Amino acid sequence: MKLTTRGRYAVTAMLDLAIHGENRPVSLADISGRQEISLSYLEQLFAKLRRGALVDSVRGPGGGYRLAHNREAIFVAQIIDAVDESVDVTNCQGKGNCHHGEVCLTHHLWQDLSDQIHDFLSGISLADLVNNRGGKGAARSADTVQKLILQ
Amino acid sequence: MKLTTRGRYAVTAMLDLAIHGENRPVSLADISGRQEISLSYLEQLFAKLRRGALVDSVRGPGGGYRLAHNREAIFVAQIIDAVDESVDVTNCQGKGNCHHGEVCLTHHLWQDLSDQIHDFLSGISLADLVNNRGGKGAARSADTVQKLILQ
DNA sequence: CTAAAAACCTAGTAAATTACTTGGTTTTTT
DNA sequence: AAAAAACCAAGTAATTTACTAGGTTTTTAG
Repeated sequence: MKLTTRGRYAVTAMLDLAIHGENRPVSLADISGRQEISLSYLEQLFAKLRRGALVDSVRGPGGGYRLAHNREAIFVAQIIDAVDESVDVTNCQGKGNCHHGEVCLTHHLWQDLSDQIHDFLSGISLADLVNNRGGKGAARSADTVQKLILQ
Repeated sequence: MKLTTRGRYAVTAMLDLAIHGENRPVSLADISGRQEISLSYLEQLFAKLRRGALVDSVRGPGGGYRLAHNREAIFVAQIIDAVDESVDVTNCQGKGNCHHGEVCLTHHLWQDLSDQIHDFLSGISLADLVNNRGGKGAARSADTVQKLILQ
C-alpha cells in the first residue's frame, strides 16, 4: 500500500506550515529543524506538494512556502495523494488485471479498503489536526499541544 | 504502514484454502500453482499462519493445510496480523515516542487511521470473501466468481 | 549592487524491506 | 522403500525509501 513514511512526513510538514505560517512564509530549513526531516528530502516533497497546488512558494531571502488554501480546505488525503501518488492497496493499482489479466480473488477487498482509507483521510483537514480533531478525535492534553506548537 | 504484498498474499492463500479445502487438506504446491505465489514463500507465510493458530497442518503425502476454524470465524485482520505482525500506520508503532520521546504532531491521526483500518478488516471473514461480500460489497459478476473458483 | 537566503533541480547512494531461492530435514502415507 | 508433503535456515536479488551531494536560479536586504 501507498501509505509510507513519505506521506507521514508530508502531512507533518504541512501541519507545521499550518501552525507556523499564519503571517510569513515558512522556510524548509525551519521545518527541517523543528520536525527533524532532512532539508533536501523536504525539498523533494514540497516540489510535489507545489505541483499538487497545495502550497505556494516564495523565492529569495525571507521566502519559503505558504499554504495555497486555508486550513479548512486542505485534507490529509490530498497531501498523501500529492506525494505518494495514491492511497491504493490493490496490487494492480486498481487496474483489475492482477490475475492473468483478470481481477484476482481479493481485488475487491483491497479496492474497498482503499476507498475506506481514502474516505477517512478525505474527511480530515489541516484545521482539524491543528484543533486536535484527528479522526475520531482522540484526546490530546492541552499542554501537549502547547509543547508541540511552541517549540 | 504494515499492509504489504505479504498480507495480500496471505489473504489470497487463505481464501484459496477456504475455497478448495472443504474436504481434504490443500498442499502449498496447489496454492502456489493456482495463485502464482512461490512455494517457499508460501511456506514462510504458512509458518506464521500456523503460529497464529489460523491453520492446521497435515504432514506426509496427501497432507497440506486446513483452516483451523470455519470460514465465518476467520477474519482478514487476523490473517494480516499473523503475517505482517500489525496493521499499524504510526511511525512509533503506537508507542507515542515519535518526537523527542513525546507523541509527534500527527501521532493521533495515524493511530486513529490504524484503528479504522483494523476495524474494517476485522469485520470481513473468509466466508464474506467467498460469498463476495468484501467490504461494502462491490459487485462482482457471477461468472467472474466461477472463473476464479474453478480454475 | 552585491551578498546571502531561499527555492529549485538532478543524480546518485545507503539502508531497509521484500519477495524469492537454495538446499536441506523430517514426517507420514501408499 | 519411495515419494509427497510439511518444516527449517540461510542467503540473495530486486525494489523502495530516505537521504546526500552538488549544483542553479531567484529575490531580498543591506
